Amino acid sequence: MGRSKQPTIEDVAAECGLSRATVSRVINRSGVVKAATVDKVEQALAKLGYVANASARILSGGSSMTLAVVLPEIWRPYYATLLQGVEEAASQRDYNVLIKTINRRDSLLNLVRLGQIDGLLFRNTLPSTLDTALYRELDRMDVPYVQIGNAMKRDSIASVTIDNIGGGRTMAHHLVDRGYRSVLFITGPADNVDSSDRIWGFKLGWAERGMDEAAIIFREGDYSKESGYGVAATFFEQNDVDAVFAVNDRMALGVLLYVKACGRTVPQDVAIAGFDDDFFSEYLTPSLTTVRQPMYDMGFRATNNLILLLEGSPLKNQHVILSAELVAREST
Amino acid sequence: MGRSKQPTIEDVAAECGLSRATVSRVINRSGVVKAATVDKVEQALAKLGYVANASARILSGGSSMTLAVVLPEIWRPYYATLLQGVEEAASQRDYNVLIKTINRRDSLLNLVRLGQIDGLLFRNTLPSTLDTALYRELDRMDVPYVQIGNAMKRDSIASVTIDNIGGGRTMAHHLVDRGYRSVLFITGPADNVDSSDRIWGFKLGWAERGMDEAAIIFREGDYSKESGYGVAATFFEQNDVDAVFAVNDRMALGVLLYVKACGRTVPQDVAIAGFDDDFFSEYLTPSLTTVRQPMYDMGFRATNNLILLLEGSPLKNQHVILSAELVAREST
DNA sequence: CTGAAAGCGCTTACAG
DNA sequence: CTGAAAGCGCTTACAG
Repeated sequence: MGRSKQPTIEDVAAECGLSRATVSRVINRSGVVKAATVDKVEQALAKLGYVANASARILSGGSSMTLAVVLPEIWRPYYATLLQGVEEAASQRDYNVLIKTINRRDSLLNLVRLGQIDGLLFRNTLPSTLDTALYRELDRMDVPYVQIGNAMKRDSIASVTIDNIGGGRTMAHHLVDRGYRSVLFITGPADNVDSSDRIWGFKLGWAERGMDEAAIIFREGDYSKESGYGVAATFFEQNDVDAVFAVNDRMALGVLLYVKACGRTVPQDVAIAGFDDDFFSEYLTPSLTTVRQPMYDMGFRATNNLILLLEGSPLKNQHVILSAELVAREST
Repeated sequence: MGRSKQPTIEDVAAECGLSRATVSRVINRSGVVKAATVDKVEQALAKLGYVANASARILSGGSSMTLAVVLPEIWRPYYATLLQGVEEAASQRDYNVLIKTINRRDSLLNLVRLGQIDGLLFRNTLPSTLDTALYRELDRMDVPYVQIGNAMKRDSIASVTIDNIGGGRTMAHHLVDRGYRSVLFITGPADNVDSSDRIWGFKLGWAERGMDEAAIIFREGDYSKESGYGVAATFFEQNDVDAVFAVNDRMALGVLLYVKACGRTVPQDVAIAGFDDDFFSEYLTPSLTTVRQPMYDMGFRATNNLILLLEGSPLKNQHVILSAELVAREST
């Protein structure tokens, strides 16, 4: 059962009485081949169950049919879901996917240099100088890549992001509509694009409902649960507010923990909302109102776009913006 | 800055006045080479910053330096954390990692056949006939692999599992010690090894505390939240019990949801415990008592063992069993 | 539109 | 202990 050797391009050529060169051309749709010949080759290909030897192909300058995804880390559901989208989009088009965490930049570059990788998907965290150096290097090597989230909005780079502005705006509407008139807004680090877009959208939505911007009090966090807790602790010591909106769910969780520890009830005493629809958000008591990020779709779309890029198709949507949906739950 | 071409083995040979064959031997520690020669080659290697071209190496029968991890899915924190362990262990030894979800078996087999992959890591779900067919195929191709969890305990296959028996046993002790005398035990599917080991351990621990096995009532679930909810709903309609122990946290969550919906309080009216220490477990109200699975360590250890296998080192711990720790929280 | 041939960068018998 | 040479399976100018 099952032949012991994989057929090579030589076998296929013999099968249909043509040369390796011609077979190679039809496999790669390169050069011009007579239609009748294409048919003949395709039949032989199917009959033998030919699968190209990736190493040989790469070595002679062909495509590796593998993509690399670069992530800050893997274990967070946020990234894992994204990865799942990437994996499925890649599989559908017969691409393999290699994972790299961001700190392995040197090995990444080597992979590209040696043609082991056709293209890259990036989910960067914070815009660091390291990142821009890496991008410059990649540009120089002329390898296609797509950014996921946090795009730099350069025309030369394709990206897939969520509509952070729209998400912030919807949240503002929601809070006003539920009757909250003052809010503590916990941001991410000052230079973070996601965070500043959400701030921007929130202010917009708040103004659209005829509210005064002075009723929004901004404090900075670092996306961690601990920072949410800390900011809340310092803030509520001296001040009070109708609602808290944290720019991600982990910080919102920190706030919730603090508020409950004080014996106050949510949302009666203070409402709390987050952003991301993190894995735990639905199961908190009270369940957390948030904005859902379509991570799977982002991974899927980004991968599809990368493949289009690789295949030389003109990319219509260089910058894709996926809408973020409000998920209203018990905490507001 | 940075030479434009990667140095080849030819360059290294030229640099130290030796042949490609000799350089190759020292790189791969194969064959016998004079110590002085080794030194010379290693200096040239370092000086030029040589990195082997993986494709060329694979094509000529060498190692690909890449490992594949096969998972049922990626997005669950459980698998994602495991993956993180795999990635880090692999990186440390300069291996790349390729992800495959279980349903891509054909492409997986091709990868192996073409030498694209040196070894495999498996986290299988349920023992299906498909799986055993796959294993047979792999054995025939003589490619090393390590199983994670759910081991088949064949001597020929290396594995890393957690101590399911110990985990079940500790949980029994815990429940008895907290004063619970009767328990609804929600199992996984009947043929699931993890589940049956936990049952076994629980019975053992229960007996060790002098309790009667008749006070344990078994019901079968399928690991989903919904099945936990459903089993609880049917059970509590007619019966009652001091505590519920579900064989994973998702089912325990389902039970919690049902019990809360009935207006009963946990743990005063019924105690609830799970297994896994899933991502959400800590944040539930009440927080869930459970047994923690060291997923990261499992991935890390399994990968290390696979690499040992690949390098021909005799594997001392063919079957590694990692201990599972009780995490006592508010729900018991 | 098709084929013969060189070449990609390694590894590994085979000699010596 | 070391080197010359063949070969892995492709792709791609170069001819025709």
